[in-house]
Amino acid sequence: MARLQAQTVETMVTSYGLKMTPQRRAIVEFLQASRSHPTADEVLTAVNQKFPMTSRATVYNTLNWLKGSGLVREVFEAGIVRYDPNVTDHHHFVCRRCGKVEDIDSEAIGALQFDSLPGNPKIENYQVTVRGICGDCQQQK
Amino acid sequence: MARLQAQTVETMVTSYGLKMTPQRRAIVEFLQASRSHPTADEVLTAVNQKFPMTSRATVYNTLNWLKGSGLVREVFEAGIVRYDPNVTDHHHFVCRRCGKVEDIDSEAIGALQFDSLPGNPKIENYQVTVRGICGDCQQQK
DNA sequence: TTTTGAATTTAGACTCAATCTTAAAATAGA
DNA sequence: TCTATTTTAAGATTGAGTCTAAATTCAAAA
Repeated sequence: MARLQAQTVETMVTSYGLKMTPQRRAIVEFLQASRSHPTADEVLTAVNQKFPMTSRATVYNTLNWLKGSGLVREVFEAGIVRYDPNVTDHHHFVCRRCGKVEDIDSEAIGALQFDSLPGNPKIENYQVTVRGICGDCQQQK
Repeated sequence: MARLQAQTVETMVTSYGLKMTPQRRAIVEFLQASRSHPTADEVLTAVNQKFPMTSRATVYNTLNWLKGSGLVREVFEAGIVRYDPNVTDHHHFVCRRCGKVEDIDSEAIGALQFDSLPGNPKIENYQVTVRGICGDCQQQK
């Protein structure tokens, strides 16, 4: 599963005429290592472990740039905005009880058939959000 | 396509021990008539045409109650929260250029096959978000 | 119809995520 | 190393959404 790559970011940053900084590197590394879907605040807290003075603005600037470049995805569930460093085509499962968001490989759901959508739009991609109760919550009853 | 019904709301409101008020009625009627996906602010503005003093709190209280009762759905796209009075199982198309959100009947997309999802969750429902360029935006180039 | 108590409304204060501003600091290239 | 440019930090600002308290409205019962 192709996730956010530090190398990709370094290359893109310079090709966009931007500069690579320790803060950006720390943000990217944290996202890259993350197996969950952190919020902006969780990113800020984590990055401040390494760079105690990193400001909120820097985190948001970087996240927004990564988002605009398609290197992370924004996930909104239950009023909370999260960031998903998984760049591969994939879907999400959301637990109605604990709110957890988990990735679903695109192979786990067969390719969708679109007959003809109203207004004949040009389809670029699609994303499935599956809702229910996760395994953990089922056992805790 | 089954949309939010004023009658349903009147019945539910009383069965929940709640009271039906002109403000709630106006909010429901606006949503019911709406063919798009209005924001909370658009609802507030519209309802104030009829009841000039309707407060933001009332609109949010009502929207949250409708949402909790499954009578409207919350749609988040491009940082904007919208409300969808369409209660039927259906999907969404989002235009990457103009941001418009359009309904897609569930029949337009065949039923999905879920082999086995990680963690064996209990699946309750799923929703597809299709992204691309809408017909209008394709012509305007 | 009137009374009565609970639910609801309003207006504005409040909260919190996210953005903006500006001076100071850091970066990449020459 | 030097310099122009970008980026950063800190705090101010914005704006969506929630909360509060006092006044009002609803509907069930008398």
